Amino acid sequence: MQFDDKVPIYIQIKNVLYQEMITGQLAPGAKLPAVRQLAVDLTVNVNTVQRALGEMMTAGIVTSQRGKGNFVTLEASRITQLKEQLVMTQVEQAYEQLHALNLTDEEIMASLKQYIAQRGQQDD
Amino acid sequence: MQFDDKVPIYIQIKNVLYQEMITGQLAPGAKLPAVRQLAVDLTVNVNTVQRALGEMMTAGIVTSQRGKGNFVTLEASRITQLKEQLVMTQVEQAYEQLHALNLTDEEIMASLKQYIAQRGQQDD
DNA sequence: TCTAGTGTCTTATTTTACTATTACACTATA
DNA sequence: TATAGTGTAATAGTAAAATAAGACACTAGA
Repeated sequence: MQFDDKVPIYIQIKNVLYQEMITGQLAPGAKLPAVRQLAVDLTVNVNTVQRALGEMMTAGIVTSQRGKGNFVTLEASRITQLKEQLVMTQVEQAYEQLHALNLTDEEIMASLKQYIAQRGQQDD
Repeated sequence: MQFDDKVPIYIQIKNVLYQEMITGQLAPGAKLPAVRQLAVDLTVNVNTVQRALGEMMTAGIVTSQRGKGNFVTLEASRITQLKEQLVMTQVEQAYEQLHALNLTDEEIMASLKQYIAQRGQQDD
């Protein structure tokens, strides 16, 4: 996998795994790939994977069982909350950025609308 | 000024200055504050300011005159282009992120709409 | 009981961002 | 011609992120 070198890799790993949980590729209770396997898949060091997982554990999204593996929390509501939080953060960040570039609310809406329209003409 | 410690300071400095150019606080041809002054204002090292300015020069947005100062380009079209590029990048990034979180186009539009509505109830 | 698969931890090294400090080069002006 | 204000550059040091390699602890199954 390719990373944006402007943001720490462990953050990006966290985001990827969060996305997989939210889209259901990793359902509640599911076993994550082994840390060593994740490290290979992501072409990254085990310690870096561990760091990402550590933050996900602190957040209560992942639980760890020594000798068995790492698992997505069984509490589906946590995943729902996570999604809401990530969506909110992203919307807020984008809005404030565009607002700082002097775009009005209407212009911001229009920009998004236009992007979607353009994008719709192509593949997914 | 306070920085987000998850993204390099020189990047954030670049963004701040770009915003000021786009909003007109720094008009085409305007003289930027002296590098040492910027360093004080931003509570940051001169070298870090220099690094940000270096990238802006490479991008053709800022020109430097030794002994005189750093200046915003006189070509207003470059600023226009810069704005368009920054807006596009931000919209794209936000959309793709939300899309990756399984939101439909309609849900993405609705999220933004709702955020703006909520935000409108408060101050700027 | 042994072994493979798993998470966890430690130690050392490299790279990058940032800071600190100093020196140099150029410009304008008193 | 001094001097103050400016950009530029070099050197050194610190901290954080990431890598590399290995050791340890636990679990499940042959």
